[in-house]
Amino acid sequence: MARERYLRTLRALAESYHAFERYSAAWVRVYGLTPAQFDIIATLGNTAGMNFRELGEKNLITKGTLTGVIDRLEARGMVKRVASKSDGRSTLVRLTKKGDAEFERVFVPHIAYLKKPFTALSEADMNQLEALTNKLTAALQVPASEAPAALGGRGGGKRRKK
Amino acid sequence: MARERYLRTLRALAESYHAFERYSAAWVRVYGLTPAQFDIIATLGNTAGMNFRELGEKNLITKGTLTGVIDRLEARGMVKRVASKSDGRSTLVRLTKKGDAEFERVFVPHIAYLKKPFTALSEADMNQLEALTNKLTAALQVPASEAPAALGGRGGGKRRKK
DNA sequence: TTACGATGATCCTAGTTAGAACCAGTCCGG
DNA sequence: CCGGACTGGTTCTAACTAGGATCATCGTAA
Repeated sequence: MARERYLRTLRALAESYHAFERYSAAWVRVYGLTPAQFDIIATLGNTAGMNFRELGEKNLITKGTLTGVIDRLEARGMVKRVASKSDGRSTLVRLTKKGDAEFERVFVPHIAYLKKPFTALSEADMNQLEALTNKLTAALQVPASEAPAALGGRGGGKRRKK
Repeated sequence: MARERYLRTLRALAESYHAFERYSAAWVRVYGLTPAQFDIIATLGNTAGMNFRELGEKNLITKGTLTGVIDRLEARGMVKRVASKSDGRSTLVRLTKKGDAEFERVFVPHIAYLKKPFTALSEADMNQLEALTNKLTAALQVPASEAPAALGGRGGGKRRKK
């Protein structure tokens, strides 16, 4: 077991992230939603809808995953797909009336619930934490030259023979 | 969209975590392993083996998930299950010879690869980041009283009627 | 010793996840 | 206006994921 200094930091980072997911997911599930579904509804609330690309970026999930999540939300009548008028490739996702009601029912109390643990952090703490994680995030952006073959460009990467 | 202060911090935290996963996974995949499999092998390297509970805690994954991951590693001849002598319920997971070779092949270079982005952080930065994430993690430990029914105790939570 | 609660692992289900191949629509240079 | 590169979404596959039910074993207290 390499006693690298950074492993401890990494561990702490991962733990806090997992703890948060757990904390949030427990209640989200009580609402009858999965975490991914909740995130989508939360993102779409009070908007005129947005396309898959945007939705994926805001929720940090890839388009392939997103299709399935939206499928299930659509099947439950929470969202609907609307063809974009300006771009024939693009599909907008919008909350339905039911989805909006769900947003109202679930979003506000959950945001308040999530806020609680963060009160353990002062304003300065939050600024620090943001600055540090952002610094790390920046350092983790792989230059295409150093990346394994599949990475580097966005949008599906290498196109193999055949 | 509630303009809560903490959401920005949360976003930064999530982004850094995702960026790290992405950064690491890209290379792990090149080794022919999944991230979960890599983590297990890394954890077992240079140990006499450990049981599922321990392995799950160190890797932040639940037992149900772990069974499957170990199944696949075992099928590939990387690890083996050994019944614990001291506890009839417990199973130890150990690296096989092949698994150990894989550990040597993969672990050291990957640790070095992961280290790179962290050099963007100073020693003080890392201390800060640890302190802050640990503080947050602590705040996220749900007291059983406030948790939704399913949580509070570890070990699978509520046991429903029937 | 026996009953009972706790613990270790498995199995099952439903869902999320990423990546790669694919297809259709868009954009741009010639 | 045509061809090729790019972009948006879907589909497919393999794997991970958590949680709950189940089963066997363990530890302990009566």
